[in-house]
Amino acid sequence: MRDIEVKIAWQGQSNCQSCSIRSSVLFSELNEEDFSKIHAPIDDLHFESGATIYAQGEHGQNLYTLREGFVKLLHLNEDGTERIVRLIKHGDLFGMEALLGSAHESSAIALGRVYLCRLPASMIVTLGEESPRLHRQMMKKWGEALSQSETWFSQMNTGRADLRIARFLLALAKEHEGVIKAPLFKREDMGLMMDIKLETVSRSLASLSEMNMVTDVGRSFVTIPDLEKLKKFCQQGL
Amino acid sequence: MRDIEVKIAWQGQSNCQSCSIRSSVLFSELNEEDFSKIHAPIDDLHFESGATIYAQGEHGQNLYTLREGFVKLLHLNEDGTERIVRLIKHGDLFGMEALLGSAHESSAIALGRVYLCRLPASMIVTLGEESPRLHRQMMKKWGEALSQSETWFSQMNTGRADLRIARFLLALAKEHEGVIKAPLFKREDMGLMMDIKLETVSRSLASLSEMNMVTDVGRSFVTIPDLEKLKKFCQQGL
DNA sequence: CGTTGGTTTGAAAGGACTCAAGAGGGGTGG
DNA sequence: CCACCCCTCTTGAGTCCTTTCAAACCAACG
Repeated sequence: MRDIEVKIAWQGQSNCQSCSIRSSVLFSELNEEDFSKIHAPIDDLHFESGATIYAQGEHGQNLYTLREGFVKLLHLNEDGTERIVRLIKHGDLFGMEALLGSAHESSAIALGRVYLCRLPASMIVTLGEESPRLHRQMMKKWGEALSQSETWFSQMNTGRADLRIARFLLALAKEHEGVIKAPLFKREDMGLMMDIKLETVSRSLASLSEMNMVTDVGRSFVTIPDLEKLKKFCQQGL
Repeated sequence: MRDIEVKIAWQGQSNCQSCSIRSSVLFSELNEEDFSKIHAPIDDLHFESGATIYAQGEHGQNLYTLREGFVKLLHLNEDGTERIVRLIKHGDLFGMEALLGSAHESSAIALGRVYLCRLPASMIVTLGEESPRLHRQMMKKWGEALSQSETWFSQMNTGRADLRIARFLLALAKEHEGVIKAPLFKREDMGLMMDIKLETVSRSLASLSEMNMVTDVGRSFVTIPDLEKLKKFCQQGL
């Protein structure tokens, strides 16, 4: 119990109308009238690295919008093996099983420090039935989740290990202070995303680095000197 | 063009209220009032093996409910590699990207002879905004699709090849005339589902057969003499 | 300065892939 | 009705890649 308390912190209640990432999230299309229907509290939360936001098998009452950081959805199979089935990024909605009243299919765990909004499922359900705008928006979010999951799966689980890593870096690359960087996670987590062992992740990164596809391989970042070169590598696998 | 004509056949218009699989599909919760709102035609179609129901990149106007057979969702990556991202089964709804007006993320291709219903997306959208029952039902279908995709992915893409095949068989096993059988597909397709080469699929099936996990390995079916034994094998990987 | 958790690296073993040849089955045309 | 062809599936041998097990390394932290 104490463990949870240190890992989660309440940041206050959200004011969605003035939210900085509103344009990319669930409420982007809502108008004043719709907002007036929101009575349940939307909480603004903060989790430490490694904290469990919800666990597989739980019947959650909430869904979540990620404001900052990364979250992994970890699925435990019956035979004891684990896989990361989706990587939640800034602006993504997750935990949508709560809308259906069904148990969570996977555990949501913070990768690094994480800030998110917690929305009561009941509110979203009723609002969705009353507001065509939110209805549309929810369809869209479901669709995005599905498409992300399938593209992710299709890209990160095909071919040789170094190609998987390269595609992974490409998918997550972002310009940051003039240089293009991609985030890295614990090698074990990266392995769980692509179904390779952590040693292989490490070796693949080393070999990409030798080929000058990436530089400054660190614990949580790499820089990509030439994005086009990396793209070509992904496609041709030279 | 002629190629398409022989592979697709119109079976007439559907009467959803008396549909034999209505309980498992999109309209299961609708009442008389909702049905009265359905004006657009729902067609009953038939595709031959290998026919493309829709292609990746197309902006479809319809979604589909599978009545009989299997459909593969084949995703072509930018680098030319392909993966089967989902296997559509009896009662499943697919092609939901049409609801969002976005392009199909993958091609839908008939695996064997297939019977399905074609629903105009526009109808579902308006109906969904008017009927809370259909709204709920659609959420549920999206959720099912996502959960299927993720479980599928997590199960069929982890561990040794023979274990993947075993899990695959387990997931598709059904009692048929007293014996438990599982459908098989072309070895290449099975390979695309689990990211293994077709030769490896063949070898794995042979090795499962040697261990008496399965018998009568044929082109399109295997029989499973002892379901519990197969389950144990999946979990322990002895 | 030793401990701890995570990362890298090495060597050997095992699994999957490639290429290639052969076998089976269904359909077609003589 | 049979011979033939084509497509698919199986099987074999060698190579390449990934895993496994182990040890060394590194940075953060008390």
